[in-house]
Amino acid sequence: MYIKPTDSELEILNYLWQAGPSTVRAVHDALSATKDVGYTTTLKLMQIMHDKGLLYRTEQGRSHIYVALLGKEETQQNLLGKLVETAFQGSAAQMVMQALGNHSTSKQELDEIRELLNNLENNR
Amino acid sequence: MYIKPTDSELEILNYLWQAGPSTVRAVHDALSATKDVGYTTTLKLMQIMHDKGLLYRTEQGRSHIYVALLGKEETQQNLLGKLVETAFQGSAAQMVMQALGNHSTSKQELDEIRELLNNLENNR
DNA sequence: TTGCATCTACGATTTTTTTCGTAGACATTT
DNA sequence: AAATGTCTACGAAAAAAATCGTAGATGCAA
Repeated sequence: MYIKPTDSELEILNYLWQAGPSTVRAVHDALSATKDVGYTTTLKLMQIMHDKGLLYRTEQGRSHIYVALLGKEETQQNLLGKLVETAFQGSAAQMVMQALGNHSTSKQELDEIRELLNNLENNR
Repeated sequence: MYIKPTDSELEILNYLWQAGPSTVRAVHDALSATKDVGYTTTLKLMQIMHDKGLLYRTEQGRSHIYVALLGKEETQQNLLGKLVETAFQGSAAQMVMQALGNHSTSKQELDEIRELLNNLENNR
């Protein structure tokens, strides 16, 4: 069964998705650039995530290298699905409209979305 | 400053947005249809939400009538914005693509989205 | 080889969220 | 009026998340 990562866990996952296999030190340094948090807090969080099965780790000399076990897209999908369900009564379209209406999106991005729409309708 | 409702709070807000001003009893009856939870739990949650300023309430004889103080769209906007930020690196377009690609969306909904896209580009 | 830096492990604490029991007030039914 | 049901208030506890201190191991530098 799928385990929903907490907000803090998601921050760590984000870093790992972007940076690949990393030490606690690397993760912590990155997080603490924007957030005031102690090293052992990050360490503990990652240990817990490892216990939960969210991270895989391997020993590298004296320290550990951690890898995300949840895929990025898979996780995005889950979080998004949950939000659509709980906050948008299950209507993805409703959600999309809100998102597009209120965030600034470039012409190119809009075009990409349009193309996606076309493909979706053709394969219906 | 904006207060992010928890998942349980969001369930209650959803009911209130849909049903309008309601008693704890009404909210609880609705929630307990899909969730196993005691009456006093719902009551306490709503009291806490009142304390936090998420709900307004007025006495009605022996009971209270509660009203959501957060707007539905405003809240959707906030939750969505946070998700885009934390899980999609700030790219709404990225998020939209995922949403459309993986949820089933009707032709009519797709058309509405397309129209929205057109409007957005014209008003650029 | 002694001291300093850097790991992990572990436990404990704090904070937040969720849950519910009990008691007292008031209304309704018998 | 007595019993029953339905409110709210309140406190407390359980559960989940987040935070951090301390200790012990190991590597590196002086």
